[in-house]
Amino acid sequence: MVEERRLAVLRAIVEDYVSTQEPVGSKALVDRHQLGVSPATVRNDMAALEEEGLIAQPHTSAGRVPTDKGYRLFVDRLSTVKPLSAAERRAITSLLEGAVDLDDVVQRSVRLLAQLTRQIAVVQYPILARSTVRHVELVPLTPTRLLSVLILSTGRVEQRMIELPEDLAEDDLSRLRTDVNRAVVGERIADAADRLGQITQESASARLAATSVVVASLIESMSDHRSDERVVVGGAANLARFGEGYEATIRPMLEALEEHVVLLRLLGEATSSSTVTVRIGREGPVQELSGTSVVATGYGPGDEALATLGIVGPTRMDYPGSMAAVRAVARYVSRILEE
Amino acid sequence: MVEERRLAVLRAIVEDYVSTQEPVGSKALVDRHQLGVSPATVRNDMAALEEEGLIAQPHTSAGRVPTDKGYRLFVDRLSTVKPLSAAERRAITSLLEGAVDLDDVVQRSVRLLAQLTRQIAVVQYPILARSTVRHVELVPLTPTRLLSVLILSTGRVEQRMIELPEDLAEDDLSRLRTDVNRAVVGERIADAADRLGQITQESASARLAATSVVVASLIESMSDHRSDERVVVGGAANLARFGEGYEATIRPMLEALEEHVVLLRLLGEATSSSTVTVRIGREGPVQELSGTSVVATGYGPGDEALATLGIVGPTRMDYPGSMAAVRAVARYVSRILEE
DNA sequence: CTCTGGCACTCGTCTGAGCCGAGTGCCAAT
DNA sequence: ATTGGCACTCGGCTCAGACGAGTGCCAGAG
Repeated sequence: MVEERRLAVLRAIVEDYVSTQEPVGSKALVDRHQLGVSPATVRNDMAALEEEGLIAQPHTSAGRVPTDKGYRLFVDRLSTVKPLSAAERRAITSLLEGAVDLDDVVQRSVRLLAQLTRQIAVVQYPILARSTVRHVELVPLTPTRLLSVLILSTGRVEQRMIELPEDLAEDDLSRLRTDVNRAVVGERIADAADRLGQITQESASARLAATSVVVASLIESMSDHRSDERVVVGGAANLARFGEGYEATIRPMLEALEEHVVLLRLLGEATSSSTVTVRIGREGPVQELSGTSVVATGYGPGDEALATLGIVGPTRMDYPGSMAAVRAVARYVSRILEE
Repeated sequence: MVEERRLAVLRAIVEDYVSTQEPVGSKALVDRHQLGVSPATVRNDMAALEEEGLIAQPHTSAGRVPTDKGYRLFVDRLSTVKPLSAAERRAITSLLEGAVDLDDVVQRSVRLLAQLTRQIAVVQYPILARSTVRHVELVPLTPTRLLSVLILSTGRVEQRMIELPEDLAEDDLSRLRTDVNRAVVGERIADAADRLGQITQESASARLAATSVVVASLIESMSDHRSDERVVVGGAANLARFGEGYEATIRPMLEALEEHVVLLRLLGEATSSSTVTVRIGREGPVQELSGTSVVATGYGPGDEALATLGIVGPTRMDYPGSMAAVRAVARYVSRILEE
């Protein structure tokens, strides 16, 4: 009974603090929420909540502010799922439907997320290793130089320049092209690399010195984890909206946004696409960003997570709203990728 | 004589203000520079400079600060070219030499510029319209869906998804592929679009309903100016280094950095690759960014400017240094693109 | 045992006065 | 044209005091 009301008080504190950005006092609380008790009672509850480390006061004569632990509890047990408004749903579908290629999908998703949550949005490109090969194209640029184009099931395209040790006739090239495609089309990247290895021994084009160079280059671009780290950021301007007390965060945040490796650590491992992960304040991996939270989820066709996407904002954020937006965008993107 | 000393005073003021970030007074000036005159004299000169609108005082009892007009004069007539240090030259060559493809070149240039100038760096991708077509590839994904891949002479690759109105057999597809390539390979983009138009009437694959859809899509992606607007930004974290008085600039700056269109307007039209353009404060096109300057130049093989690259920073920046860095990077990038 | 009204207390913020000092402008002298 | 001297201005800092939001605690009622 009492315990229940205390949690209601915590919820009210979180909600008020998120919307006003100011420490909330007992008086304001009973005014704005129908708690059915007096300020004094609320004060007692607050004292108890503070005892448990769920809220804190910035200074003695100020109202209370949720702690990381308080937000944690709120997110885990108190927040009710907030359905997106019709307008928001419409915005999602209409914006994502116009996408013409993978780059565009990613681009638009980022914008969308930033717009919906008014936070900083981060979207990772589908991970290379989990895609299958759709097609390999070899384009002669000069007699001794090729451009290899690797097209994946996700629509992702990897290109690479190849220097040949010798001239390569059109005939030989097309034979090589056929061999390569026969070997890898439809395979998962990891398997494809193995398959390619066999070409150098078996196939018709094997005699060519050029073959091994081309194959080596393809294998390299398949196992190139540099490109796995591709992420796109949007809504950085929302950083300026973080509000007071976040001046010191701007610098490290901007730095993190430029360092894709850091950003990926921040997003966290892609989990199944059906769960939304929330990391609050110090739970995150970056010291300097202790005042920020991350809401992220995996996405991809089926339940398998091809990559991660999410938002970053001040711990004092609208968690239910952000979680709903992140989940919704992830679903739509996944659906689009399925096609 | 007198006029000459006044300009020396202006130069001294600009240099001191840039390095200390604080209004500079007459006393400090004679201490730090060998002007050979007394503070009182300098004060008279300052009064004259202020009369001409070259410097101003933030408030009555403060030192002087250069105005936009003052910086302008400094840049045009007073700044001596500052050669890059050996270490900087080395940094440029070593960093840019490792680049593997166009994306990588652009990426690395941005980083480099940001690092060298400690400002925000912006690099535009080579403009589509000025490149020639190297190859067009059509990859079937499903019976009614194609991926078109357009490979340009600059190494740039444009992809696009195409929905077909009807199934397309492998035979028809390869005929179409051949026709398209025969028509456009080697052509400049603008001409290529025209050539494609003829296919629908003349070529062997013309009967197919799919042909017109594919051709239309290709033409669209060739004349798609959306992709001309591709720019990459780096060193956004340097925004936090702008210092006091720039808090209000952070927001509009971040917004501009996300809006590629705005960014391009900011950079300005690509001029010949041999001149470095400087736009100071209100000379720029964006109202909100009145406190910032842009140092930019064109780049590309030969003297023809394929695109623009440059840096954005507070008006109170090290112009000679920035100009040197921008010029140097542009030269190296141009050289790399020539290959 | 829970809730409530009352009350003293704390402490951060806001305001205004006063001081300090950097820097100026002007003037008379060289 | 240059210089030293001097009065003046004005922003920034510090300090004290008033204000008020919000608390903690307590005694009394249900």
